Amino acid sequence: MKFDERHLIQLAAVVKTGGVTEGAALLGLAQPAVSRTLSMLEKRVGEPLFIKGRRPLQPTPLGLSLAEHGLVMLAASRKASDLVESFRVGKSGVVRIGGTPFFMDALITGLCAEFQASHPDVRIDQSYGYFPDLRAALKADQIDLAICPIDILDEGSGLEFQQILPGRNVVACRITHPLLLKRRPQPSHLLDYPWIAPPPGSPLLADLRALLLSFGATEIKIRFSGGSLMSVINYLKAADALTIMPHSVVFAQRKEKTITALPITIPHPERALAILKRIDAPRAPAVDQFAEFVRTGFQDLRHLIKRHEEAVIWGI
Amino acid sequence: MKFDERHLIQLAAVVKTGGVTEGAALLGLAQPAVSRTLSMLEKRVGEPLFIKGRRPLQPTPLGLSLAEHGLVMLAASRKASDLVESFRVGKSGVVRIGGTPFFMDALITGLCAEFQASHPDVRIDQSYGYFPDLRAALKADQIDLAICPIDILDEGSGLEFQQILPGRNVVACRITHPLLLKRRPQPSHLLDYPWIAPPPGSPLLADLRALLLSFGATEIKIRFSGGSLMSVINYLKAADALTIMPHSVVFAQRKEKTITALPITIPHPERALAILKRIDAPRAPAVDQFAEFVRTGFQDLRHLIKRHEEAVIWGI
DNA sequence: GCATCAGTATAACGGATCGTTATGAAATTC
DNA sequence: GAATTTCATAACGATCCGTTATACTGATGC
Repeated sequence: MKFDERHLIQLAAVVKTGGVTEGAALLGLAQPAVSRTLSMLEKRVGEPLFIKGRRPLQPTPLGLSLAEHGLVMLAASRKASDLVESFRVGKSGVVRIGGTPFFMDALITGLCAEFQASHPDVRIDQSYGYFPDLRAALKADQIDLAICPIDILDEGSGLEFQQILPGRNVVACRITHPLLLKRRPQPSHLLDYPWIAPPPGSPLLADLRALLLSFGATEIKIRFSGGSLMSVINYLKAADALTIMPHSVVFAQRKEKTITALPITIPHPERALAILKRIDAPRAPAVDQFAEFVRTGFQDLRHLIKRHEEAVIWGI
Repeated sequence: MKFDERHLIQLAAVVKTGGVTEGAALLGLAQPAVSRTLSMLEKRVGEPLFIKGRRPLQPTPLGLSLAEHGLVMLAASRKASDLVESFRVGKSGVVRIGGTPFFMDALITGLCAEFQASHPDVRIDQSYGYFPDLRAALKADQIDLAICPIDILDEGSGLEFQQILPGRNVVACRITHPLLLKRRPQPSHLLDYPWIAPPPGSPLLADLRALLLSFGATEIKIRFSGGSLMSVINYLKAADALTIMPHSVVFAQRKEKTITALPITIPHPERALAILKRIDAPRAPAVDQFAEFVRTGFQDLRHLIKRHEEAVIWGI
């Protein structure tokens, strides 16, 4: 005995509503269609599903049991419909994001939580990487979005990128660092303190080298390297060390009052923090929703960040 | 977005098996049918359900979620099919039985438990009544089976009845009753003890009257009446009272060693304990299964009951 | 890199059945 | 018992389903 699932759903609707007419209405069908289905079901099952001649239509125990299974299907069908609807408007689905570790930890993960306040059924899978890996991951459809600093002149060959922040770097230290006492710390002073090197592969590492070259320095004291953002911050908290960081990361930590930036301008490449998407492949609506959320989130922050930068670096 | 439930089931089958061909096979369909369904689904949903160009067919998150709902439906459909199968062979369903209180309590309820050892999914609804009520309940389709004593000449007008036991009555008392010490208690002795009257409406009550008439007695000491079987037995356990009971009820209590029957033959009508069914209306297979179980159950007991009767009443 | 192969998409077709409107029958309600 | 509601049946057009046959595409082998 194999059923057409729709028949069981119709049965369920009739049992639930207590009438053929109402059951049909519940499903948006005409009454004769449902009536015929019921007749057919009873014939096929070979057992009565309803007690005949009672107007508040009453199912037999078998009819009731079958209707329960029909209800399960009806519920599942409804859920499936809802799922598609919510997926279409970006209210459900999966967003796979990848980004550089510091940015993700400092700025993006918190945004994820905020995003899910309005999109609770969207799952976010986060992973880490630097630009080359991220680009490859995008093209291999392993992630939907990459959030990382890219050189502005870099061409994305099939990748769309939206700039969300200028990619300015600063020298970070703890707020009790002695260099902060000087009005105008000189680059040469930077060589007096131990340094934390950004993770290998990080653009920050290249930036650090450029920084050194701009001083004419050939060597600094690297005391620690390879840690995550939290590692670095905890190290900075405990020593008068220095490191190079995107300003926005320092900005994100401003409330903690543990680290800040030295009022020194350092060279920075023409780079911007951007969201990268594949331009060709179809993206789940939730992905676009999330990207838009991040973009506007940073837009709202932009002047705050700028003022913070001016205040910290320029002492305005 | 409304789905044809079968489409979601086909999707589920494909996701589950990892291939269109295998999914189709799982459902007993040809591959093109399922393939077309998937194309159609993707077009209707407007989002990809599978990652293109991967041979171990891999669903997108949306496809996977939809497939989960499809699996629910598939499971419900399978369960519904199983339900009908088990119903057809009497392995599931509801059996509504009605009967005289003493018989039900003493003999039938225990059989119900035994029956359900082999038919765990059959529910049994028991109710009490005497022949006129039971016949009415049968005809009104409130019960499926009635188990009660009926006069053999009674004609069941649309009711089929199967005799399961001779309807012999005995005088019951506790096993320490003084009358049991006499080899041949005389009817007149019965008047010396207090009596428990069977419930009003019970055929036993009529039998008790007939018994009195046969003694020429006009009055006995009725001390208690209206109780259930357990009431009566507990009363008997606590006093040297007497009552009239079907022998089979005493038989059923033999293991308890609390009550027995006096070795006195008393008049009994041409009556038998029988199972009554409506002959016209369709019965659920489980009903027939149960009726047959009861019938053969008593058939197996028949000679045991007969020997018990002879031993107790005739002292053989 | 090309050939082979398994699995998938597409096409065409016959038929089942679905949903509709129209109408009759049955039961409930007043 | 008449009116009304609800259910069953009939007829019909159209959709969609499942089938076979066939072309296509990605995987696998050397």
